Amino acid sequence: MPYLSRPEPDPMPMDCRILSAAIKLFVNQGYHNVSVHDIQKQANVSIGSIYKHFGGKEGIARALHSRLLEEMNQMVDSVIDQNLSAIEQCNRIIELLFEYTETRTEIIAFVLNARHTEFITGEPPICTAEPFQKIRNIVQKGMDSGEIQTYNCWVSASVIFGGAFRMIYMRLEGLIDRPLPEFYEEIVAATWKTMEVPIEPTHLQKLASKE
Amino acid sequence: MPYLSRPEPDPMPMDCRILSAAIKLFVNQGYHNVSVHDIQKQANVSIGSIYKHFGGKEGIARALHSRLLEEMNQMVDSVIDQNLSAIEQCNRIIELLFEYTETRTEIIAFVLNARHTEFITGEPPICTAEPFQKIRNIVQKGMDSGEIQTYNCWVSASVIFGGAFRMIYMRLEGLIDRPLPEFYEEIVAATWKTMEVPIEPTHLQKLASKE
DNA sequence: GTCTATACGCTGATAGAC
DNA sequence: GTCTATCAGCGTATAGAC
Repeated sequence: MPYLSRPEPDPMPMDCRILSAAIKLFVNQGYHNVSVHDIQKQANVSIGSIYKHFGGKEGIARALHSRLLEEMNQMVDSVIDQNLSAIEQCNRIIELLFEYTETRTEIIAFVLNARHTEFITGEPPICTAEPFQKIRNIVQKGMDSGEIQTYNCWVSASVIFGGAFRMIYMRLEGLIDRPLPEFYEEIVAATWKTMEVPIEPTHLQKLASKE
Repeated sequence: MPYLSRPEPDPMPMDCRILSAAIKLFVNQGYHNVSVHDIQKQANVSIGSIYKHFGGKEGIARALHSRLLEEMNQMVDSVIDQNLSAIEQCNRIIELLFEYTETRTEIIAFVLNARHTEFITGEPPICTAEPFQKIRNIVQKGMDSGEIQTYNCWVSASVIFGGAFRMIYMRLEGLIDRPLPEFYEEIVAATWKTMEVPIEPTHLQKLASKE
């Protein structure tokens, strides 16, 4: 019965199958709670193939890390290439990150939410990676050109992107139960405009200010 | 030689010695890269004592988790108990978090930066814990009273605290090389006031607005 | 209560057939 | 290139002396 016994042909090449199985497990259970055997079972390949292709578990993590960072890098580049103001670039990146969080959850979870330095030896913090530097660079240019209020670069970048990152984190944790893109307009408004309700100047203050 | 051979008396009780050794190791190397033997050596106690007191490695993590959350809870309460406006309460919490990041680094690193759900079985995300709920509550009250611009609660809380959390993260990763309290004034200003430089109305716009 | 020595399962990794 | 069978070491946990 060659027909019945033939396993369903898998369209994905082996290395992709391994990687997509691995990222799923890593994101759901955490890197350290996943064994090579788990990946092997999930990907329907043998242990030997895993070691042949990636040299081991950490090798898989490395491959994922570099591929996903590269993907994120291209995303940032695609925004930079458009003719947008600094603020528009920041907002577009936030918009894309929110979309990715819904449609490509595992990428976002692995890139933004995992502690790579704890399992990839010699890996610097993710924030030192190219796409993150480029983002800070966008902010810096915006300040230089007078489009964005001038603060310390870390402060500005943190305030501009911190809210979005925090929402992504809470969405990934399941605390926010609606898709993030629904909040895009609000978070952009809240980030750039004042969060504080301006105090309506009293009659007295108006008089005083005229002096 | 009873005098010489007597080990230096350790002032800390055993359970504290274990916990402070454990948190140091967990924060520096990551929970999964620390073995019970490591903790035992660092704390100068025997394995038996560790299992007697905490029942194992996860027990230590549990104890740390609850004690440190309780400490954070008290910190938030101390702010709430003062007679401050909602905005002042938020700022005071940020100020204290920045101070803690320098003086009690391990607490902040363990509470804010570790992925507890990956190693404490059945533990909900840290954001569902009491102190974090209280913080969101402060924000909600500020919006209800008209002190803070009204947005979705998640959006507001994320924008108000996201910048500070992000700076804490980058400070812990070693990217920011100056103590966070130096940035307190700036981050509060950037968070609450507008980040965008208002466009100076042109003569034409002024005329148009008068119609 | 504290310690040491020991057991045992799991995991990452390899060897070698096909 | 892919697979199975097997290994060696580590890390958790326990038993039992003191």
